[in-house]
Amino acid sequence: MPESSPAANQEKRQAILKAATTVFLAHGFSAATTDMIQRQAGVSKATVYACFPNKEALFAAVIEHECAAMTETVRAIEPATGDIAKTLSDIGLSYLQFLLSATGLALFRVIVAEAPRFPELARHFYLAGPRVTTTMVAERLAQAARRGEIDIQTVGIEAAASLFISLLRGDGQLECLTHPDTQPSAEQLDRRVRLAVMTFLGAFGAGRHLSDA
Amino acid sequence: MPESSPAANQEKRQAILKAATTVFLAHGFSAATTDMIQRQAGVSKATVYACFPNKEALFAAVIEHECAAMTETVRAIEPATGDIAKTLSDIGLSYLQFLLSATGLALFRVIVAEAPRFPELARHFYLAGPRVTTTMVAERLAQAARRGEIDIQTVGIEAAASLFISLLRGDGQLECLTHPDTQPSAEQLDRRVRLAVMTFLGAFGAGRHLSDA
DNA sequence: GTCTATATGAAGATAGAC
DNA sequence: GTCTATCTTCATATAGAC
Repeated sequence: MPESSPAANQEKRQAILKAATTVFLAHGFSAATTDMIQRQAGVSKATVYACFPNKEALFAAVIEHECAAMTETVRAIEPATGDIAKTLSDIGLSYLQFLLSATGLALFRVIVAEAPRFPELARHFYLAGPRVTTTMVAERLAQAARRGEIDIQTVGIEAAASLFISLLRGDGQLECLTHPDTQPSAEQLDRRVRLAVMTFLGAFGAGRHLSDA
Repeated sequence: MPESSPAANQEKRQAILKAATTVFLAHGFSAATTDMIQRQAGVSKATVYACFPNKEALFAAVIEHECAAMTETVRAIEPATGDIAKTLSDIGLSYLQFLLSATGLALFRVIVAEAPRFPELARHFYLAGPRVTTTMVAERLAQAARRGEIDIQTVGIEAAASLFISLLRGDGQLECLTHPDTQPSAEQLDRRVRLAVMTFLGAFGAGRHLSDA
């Protein structure tokens, strides 16, 4: 460590990034102020601008960091090996838990709101979250199709994965977004997952219609 | 007309409301300025504040007006009488056309973004749009169930309607929201509708699986 | 590199003439 | 009721001391 600053610099940078994450996710880009961020981080205004050139760059850094975390969250989902019903239930519950979490909803809110102003960030979000999830589901569906558990030839693997995720999401995300005070219970999540899996296998399952995993 | 003003007053009020709609839907609440609205409406700032007490009230008026228009749009959907596949296709296409229109996307954007600050407006939106649509679909599903075209006893009418709409929406809305420059082609809309109807009837249809309406 | 203090501009809202 | 001009507040960003 040749100079005394880099470590402290990085510490403050992290504090600013964390504070900015809280503030931007809570208020959105325009309504958030650098004063709030500065105060919450416990640094002065000048320090903020020493680490980030301006508000836009700080916002971009926050979103990119959250997108990376989201990708990790999705990738960390390790569905138990078993039949496709069990696999889809596992993935589904984990995904819904993140999607309807405070962070997941706030991130969605701000991305959707600011997409016209920050289109590249919006695309990044799409690739880091929904796209990764669809791909993960698609892989499992492909395995299940090879095993003969499902038949998705009529629609294709990617489309089938997309349909499953759509069933999973249902109106749940919309309800949470438009009812900011309430949060879904564990029972509601479970019910949504069961409904999605049941419907999907009802449409594409090779065997019997129901399987109450 | 006892005084000369009321008519002109209403005219200006309408102009302001129209301009405010454009500006708020394009920029969101915080980034929109009363200057933009004033300029676009061709009136002075004082006139804006003569018609609406403040920016929040103007925003609320815009959203309520758009919600009313949305309800009318949904209610105006008159699916052709026929089998349930045809009915669902008709409703689905009309609904998707609105949902993915520039207005539909912009309204969704701003509502979702501002829900924490205007929770009552967000709930109003939910009731005026998604809720009305689900109810409309549910009515048709109930008829079809009585005719024996579908079997939705395992999930219930409302849940089945919600699932169909979720299939319809798919990732289409998300893609449009995160790719602000692009818009779906008529072929893509048609494909989505067919996919949703096919999947729904695959899961709940009483007869054969396919019906290429 | 970090802070205090401030420059600069803009946004919401109003006062006063017509 | 409508406009012009303005008041006040506050946000982004910077200058200068340590």
